[in-house]
Amino acid sequence: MQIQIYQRAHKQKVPFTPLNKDHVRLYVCGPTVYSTPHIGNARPAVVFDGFVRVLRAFYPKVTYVRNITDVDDKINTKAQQEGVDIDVIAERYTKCYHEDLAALGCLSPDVEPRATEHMPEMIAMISALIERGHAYESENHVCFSVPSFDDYGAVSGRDHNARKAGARVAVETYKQHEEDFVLWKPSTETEPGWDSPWGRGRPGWHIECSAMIEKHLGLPIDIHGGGGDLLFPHHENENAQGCCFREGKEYVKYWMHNGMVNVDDEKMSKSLGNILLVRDLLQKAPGEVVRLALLQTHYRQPLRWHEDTLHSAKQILDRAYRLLEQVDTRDIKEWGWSDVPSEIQAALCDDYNTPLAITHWQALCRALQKKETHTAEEVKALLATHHFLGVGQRPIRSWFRQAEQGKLDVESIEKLLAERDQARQIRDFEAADRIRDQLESQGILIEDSNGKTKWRHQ
RNA sequence: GGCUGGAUGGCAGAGUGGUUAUGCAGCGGCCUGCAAAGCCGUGGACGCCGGUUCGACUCCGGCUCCAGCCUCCA
Repeated sequence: MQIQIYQRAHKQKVPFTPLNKDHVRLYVCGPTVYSTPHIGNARPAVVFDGFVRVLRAFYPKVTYVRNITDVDDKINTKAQQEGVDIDVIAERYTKCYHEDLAALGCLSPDVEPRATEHMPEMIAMISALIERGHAYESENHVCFSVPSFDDYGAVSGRDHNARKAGARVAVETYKQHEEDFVLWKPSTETEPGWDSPWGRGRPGWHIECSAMIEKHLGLPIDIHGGGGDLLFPHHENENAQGCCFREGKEYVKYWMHNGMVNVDDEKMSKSLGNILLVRDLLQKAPGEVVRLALLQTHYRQPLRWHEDTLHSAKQILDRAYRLLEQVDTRDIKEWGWSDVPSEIQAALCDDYNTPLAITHWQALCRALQKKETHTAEEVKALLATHHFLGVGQRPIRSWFRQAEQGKLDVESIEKLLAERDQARQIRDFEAADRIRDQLESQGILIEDSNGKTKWRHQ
């Protein structure tokens, strides 16, 4: 089995061969912490969480770094509005981000560096770029010189003419070339700033990623991931400064970009009022449902979120948990990638084709559902698949009975069920059905099976 | 306007030059006091127009619509 990754630059899938097979290094662009995470923020986190699980199955050591951008003018604006320090804003939304991703079953990255904690590294990298003739100081700014890098445009597939035709913003006076981008910019007294050889200021957008990659992973790295909206200019610029810092050598071997999330075929935007916050979705469904909904679309495709999205994912997981209720997992202590059915392995390796993997997983569930007893191999196959998809991790009882959802307490429910049982015994089905309807109106569903009555939350 | 990507049945969504994707929803059946769950079966699709081909949803071209980006905005 060989992992394949789609490379936009080559417009095809290519085999993944790490720079060092003993240590795979991966960096993913994390959030700018100025607002509550929405489903678009969650998608790359879930996708790369899952993909890293697969990488770990193949390589002895994988280091996954995902940053927190806590220097940004949006944070500054928010802090000013509230009259607080930028740390307050950054801390608040970093906490939100962590909470929401944990609910989605995302494991923590190995390192989660913050821009504010890497000013010396950024300043050192900018200085090196100036020394090597790829950046210049001008009007208290430091700019990267795009003409100094021949391969500019290769990452996003935009040649000079394409970029020039698209440009529509007036060129600032401090730039030597219209495409040059800012590495360091001056701060006013009221803006957050750090001392530097070029005066008190703050970094431009792109430099933090390169500096933090160099520090925590060492350049070059195997995989750099992020949302498709970051392809240009962010990743193009990162690549330019990163390659030039390395004096022309490679910066990133494989780029991976996830598609955007659209709501009812429209982009999420504040003006449309259709921003789907992760925490709002978590009010409607367990985190694994949201996770599965995100993985049901291939990571590179745009994801169409709509009314039935959660319902559909919930049905699949309900089924999976019903199966888990029947499967005896007590004696199964260890399982791993080799226990994952080969067709699911193949799908996950084929440019992380989760929708196909999920289809095969459903087939596996159905096959096991039909059997009275299960072999150790079958149970391992199920548990291993669940781990790599990041589903089926909840205790079964809590899946079907969620305390926070209950309008009725357990005692009342069981009292009503006892009454219903009595009614059924004397064949007073009208009374029995009345109780069932009453429970259903409270979100309690019941199932009579094998002479017993089970109940669960909707 | 430019660049990039997308368009598959009611909905979501893989894949393929000729043969059932799959799930949700629907319909029929088994089971059940009735349901639910489970099982069995079933209808339904490849944006539009051309071209290549014995044959295209799949390859090529044009068009339409949608999305992302177009430099200090993540």
